[in-house]
Amino acid sequence: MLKLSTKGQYGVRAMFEIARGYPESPVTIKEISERQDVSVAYLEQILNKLRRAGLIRSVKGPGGGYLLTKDPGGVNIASILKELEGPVAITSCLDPEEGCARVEGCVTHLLWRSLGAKIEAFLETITLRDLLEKEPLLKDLDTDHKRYRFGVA
Amino acid sequence: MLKLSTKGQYGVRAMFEIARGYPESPVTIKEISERQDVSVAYLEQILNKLRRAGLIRSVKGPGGGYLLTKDPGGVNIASILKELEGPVAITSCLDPEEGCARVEGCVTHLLWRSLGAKIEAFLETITLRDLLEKEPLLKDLDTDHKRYRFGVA
DNA sequence: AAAATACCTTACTAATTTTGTCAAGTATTA
DNA sequence: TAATACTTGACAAAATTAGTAAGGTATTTT
Repeated sequence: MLKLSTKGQYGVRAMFEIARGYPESPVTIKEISERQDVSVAYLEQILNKLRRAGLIRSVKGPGGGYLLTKDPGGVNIASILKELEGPVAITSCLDPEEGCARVEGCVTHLLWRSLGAKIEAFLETITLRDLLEKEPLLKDLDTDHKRYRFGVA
Repeated sequence: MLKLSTKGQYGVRAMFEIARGYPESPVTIKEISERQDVSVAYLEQILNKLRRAGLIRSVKGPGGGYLLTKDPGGVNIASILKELEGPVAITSCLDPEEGCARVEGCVTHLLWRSLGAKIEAFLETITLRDLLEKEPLLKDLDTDHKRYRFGVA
């Protein structure tokens, strides 16, 4: 239920790798590919979208790669996913581009709308910096997720 | 991003119709089909799953139809969706049946896990009774969604 | 200059999932 | 026994996802 596509998942992981190079070291597609285990060709598609959206910029030629355009703390997860997968729209009738013929009589409309808003709000609170800060802790990770800021509790 | 399949959507709407008949009037598939604009054949699939899960029971023969097995206030949206679409699993590596090879090194694992938990918790708080109570208000609905309990605000 | 590095773009396609339909039942009641 | 209504499993069209492939452009180092 409510699965995120690999494009979105890989996009976030790629942004994490690029964030590690902030502010000075461009990260190449090849490095991202190796570290995150995603093909170069697929990453090209994904990074292109993110670049056109202004989230990253590229440096060509030897020594080049990708760089964040702003501080990792200023890039939230929702903004990454929106570029790759469009707006959060639990149902297609909530997609701004589609619309719904039966809004008025639909008892579930508000429910989905509300859920979508909650998801979006949550993803907007998490930034790449959170992921960067969390990385060192991952080595100790076992079943106690609660101590993390976005743990389950 | 994060779209719910029609099966889940129709399922909730079908359960709403069945809830309207609680506790005594069986609601036929045909009635649900007409009111919610979903084919009888497709509804059969959906209601079968919900019946096997024990959320509804059926009465055969003339005058028959479907009935809720418990009070509308005791049936939450998460329980309906889980039967139709499996557990909330933002990524396939979080699906209990699939698993993930790189959990330990994955910075995003906790993020998706946490988001899934939040979605689930929210859907568990909304019951069919909430939908039933909301229905009369729908006639006045226009842009002011905020007054509803699960409005956006 | 030219070779190497690395990004850029479009087109295409195989696999999967979704969204249903269809046909042939079984059970119950009037 | 006829009508109503649920039950089940197989199947298939359509849409989406998840990539691959091929060729191009820009920049830097030697």
